[in-house]
Amino acid sequence: MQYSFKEVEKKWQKNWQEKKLFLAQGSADKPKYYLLEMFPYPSGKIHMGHVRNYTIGDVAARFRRLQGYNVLHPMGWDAFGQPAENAAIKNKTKPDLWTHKCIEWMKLELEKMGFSYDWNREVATCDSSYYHWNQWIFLKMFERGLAYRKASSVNWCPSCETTLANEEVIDGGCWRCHTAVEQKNLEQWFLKITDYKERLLEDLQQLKNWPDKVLAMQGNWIGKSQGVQIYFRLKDNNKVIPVFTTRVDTIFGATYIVLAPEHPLVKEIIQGKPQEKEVLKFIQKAAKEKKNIRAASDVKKEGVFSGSYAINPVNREEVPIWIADYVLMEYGTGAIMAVPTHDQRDFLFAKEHRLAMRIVIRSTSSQDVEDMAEAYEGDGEQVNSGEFDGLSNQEAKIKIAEWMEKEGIGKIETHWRLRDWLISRQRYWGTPIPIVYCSKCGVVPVPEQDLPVKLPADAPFTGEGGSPLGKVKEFVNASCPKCKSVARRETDTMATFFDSSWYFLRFCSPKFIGGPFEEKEAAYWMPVNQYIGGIEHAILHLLYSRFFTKFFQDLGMVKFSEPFERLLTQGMVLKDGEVMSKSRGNIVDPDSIIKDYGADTLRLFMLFAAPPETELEWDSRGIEGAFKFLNRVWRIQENLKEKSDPQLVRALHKAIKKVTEDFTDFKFNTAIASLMELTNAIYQSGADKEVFSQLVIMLSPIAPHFCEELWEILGNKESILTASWPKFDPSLLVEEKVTMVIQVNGKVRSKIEVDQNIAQEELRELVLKDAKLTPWLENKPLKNFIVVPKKLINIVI
RNA sequence: GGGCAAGUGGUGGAAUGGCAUACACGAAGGACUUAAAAUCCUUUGGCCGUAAGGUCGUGAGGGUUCAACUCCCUCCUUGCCCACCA
Repeated sequence: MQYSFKEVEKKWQKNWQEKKLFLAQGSADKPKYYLLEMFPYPSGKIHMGHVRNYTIGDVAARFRRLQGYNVLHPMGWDAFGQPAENAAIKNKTKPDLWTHKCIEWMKLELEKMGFSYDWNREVATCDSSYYHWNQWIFLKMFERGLAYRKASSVNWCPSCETTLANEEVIDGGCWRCHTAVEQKNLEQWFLKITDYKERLLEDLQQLKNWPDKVLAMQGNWIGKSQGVQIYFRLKDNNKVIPVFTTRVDTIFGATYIVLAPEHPLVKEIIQGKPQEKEVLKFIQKAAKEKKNIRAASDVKKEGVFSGSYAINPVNREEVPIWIADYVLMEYGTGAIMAVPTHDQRDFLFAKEHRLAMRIVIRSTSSQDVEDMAEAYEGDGEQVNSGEFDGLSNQEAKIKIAEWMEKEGIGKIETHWRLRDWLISRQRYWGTPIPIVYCSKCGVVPVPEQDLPVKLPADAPFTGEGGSPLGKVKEFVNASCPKCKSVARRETDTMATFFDSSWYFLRFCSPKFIGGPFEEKEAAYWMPVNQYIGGIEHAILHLLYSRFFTKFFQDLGMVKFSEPFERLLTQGMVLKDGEVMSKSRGNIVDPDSIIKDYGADTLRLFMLFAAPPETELEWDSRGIEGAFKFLNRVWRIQENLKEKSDPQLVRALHKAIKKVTEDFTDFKFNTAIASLMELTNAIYQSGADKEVFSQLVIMLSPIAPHFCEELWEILGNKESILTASWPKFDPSLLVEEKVTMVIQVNGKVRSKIEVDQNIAQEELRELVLKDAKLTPWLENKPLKNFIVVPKKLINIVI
């Protein structure tokens, strides 16, 4: 009999659903385990990346259930976002209808994979019962001054009169009409994540079970740097230009300074100078450029001389002030001191514009400015640095900083790379920001009891003429909550990262109406024991989630400071060495694999082909292999013996040990390998029902439908989900005889089987008598005799 | 430019100081079959050898060690993430 996956998978999916076997409930007598995979954007179709992510999670969830944990394994939808709006424009539908349709389809696809979710806890961020609490959280942040308004630029298409996301700007033009994109300044909402920078950095140390890679990326993103703020005075008047540097040891080599084109002092210093016109033209040009074009490394560094000079405070030297687009107003003070000899960007710029250079740190290579091919950014001895000559630059860094602070020409400072988080989006399909603008009272928050501010169901979608929300009169026109006079409602919505920054808490009590989550439930389930998702979220999503958690901690709503105890970032799915993607046209549709081989085969292949963290190369022949293995296991049931050989029982216990360890560490590929070995052993000697049952239980997290069916065939009345994870008997793993390898000078020359507790002396005698060794040992003095118990002997001659 | 990974048979990968290539794919041969598929069994890193066996071999080079895929140093290549971040 062949294993007919179609009927079997359908049968058990129905059965699990009817018996509600995946619902999580609080329980006093079992330890809890909260397992979470990053929830998807409901595009309507799952791809192999989803399949991999959710298979890894599902196996872990099923494994923990069998081990006796009380498991929470929820799923939901990150449902707001631009694609729904674009679909509405294109297909003349509504984002709401489109999104819910997609959710429906996608849920069916997830169910076809046999994932063990507690669907009673399903949430969709686009439902007002969810985004209500986005608005509530926003108000709490507003109350505490953590949400504020400030002007910031957006990509703007003047023809469509709409804002554009970075990815909608193609070669500087609008993706729809190709009109040149402009930068437009708008008042927008920010969250003051920078208030949490120290804690966000410090608490990274708690995250012992996060990949080092992610910790490093978060650390770099927060970007703490110690340096000195240096005051350069203008030569013409006494105005000060502060610059920040982490390399104060190079200050004596600062031969010019550079201001960002947007720097507030630019207009003043060029006034009346012959260069004025040229500079103004340059500023206009720079303003049109997108920031990330300006940031591209292959673009030539452009700049103009301002006509003014500043004084280098350490040596009273006059240095020219330049304006250049490679300095950004958003970073540091919007001005830099340039040290061409010891900073590569400055070096290139100085060469291009023939600016002065001076070496202040001696390197082993070039002593002469003329023959420098590139900047020297390494360590060395100070030269041309006044009283600091002769010191190592690392020492000088400290001494110079202290001296400058004493002289009042600099200040030791800590700078951070982290910026506040811009959450305003000029879009319809997102959470409305609960704010009203009153002509008398100004910015007024919507009172808590008036939440949620609901998205109007009918809004016009044309893709032109500004935000659709702004065109719905009933929405925009509001009365001021304070004075009841005519007011205008905020029409910006929140970035969707806001929604996903706390959904893991919502899953603890998804239907709670008294707040974002029930504190008692969160206290029981949180923190998430294991979080699983793609590396692309290593920075933003994880950082924001950590920020929100700390905010809830400050509100006294949770007692912990980090949301995710362990993190696993799964690798990408490749085909022919390239990431599977629509644009490359190398997609393999999970649905077609389910149709041809079944979900269990797909799950098995995904886990066997590579360890979870590494890239996975899609191989259709590998799918065949996985399918063959399941059928091989299937056939065992047709030929069960009365009693297994003791040899096989030992093999079983060895497998139990290995598989348990590997499942715990997410090493599914080697776990499967040992299940295959056990299967091969069963083919050699035949197995009884007892041994086979244990194999089926161990395989069931990976191939759940398949194992349920076998479990039933084996005569069990209850679902395999109620079974217990097998335990191994350590006494069966102890071997009396061990095979030891004998090496001569590190090369294997022979093997010997001995009693595992053999005495050193006896072993030595036995080994030296070994005839195979005589050609190697003859007439050579024995220098050393190394024994690694139960493993190996190395004879050194 | 910065950060982080990774580099092992024809292929995916295993071994993280102690027998390199577990497990699988592919390939070759055999059994069953009228035949094919499926299945089962055997072989399968290179070179020399009929064989026993020898020898080389984990991106390159050096080092530590009785012993290195594994640890250290230098370099090369690829991938991912971030980036004129001062």
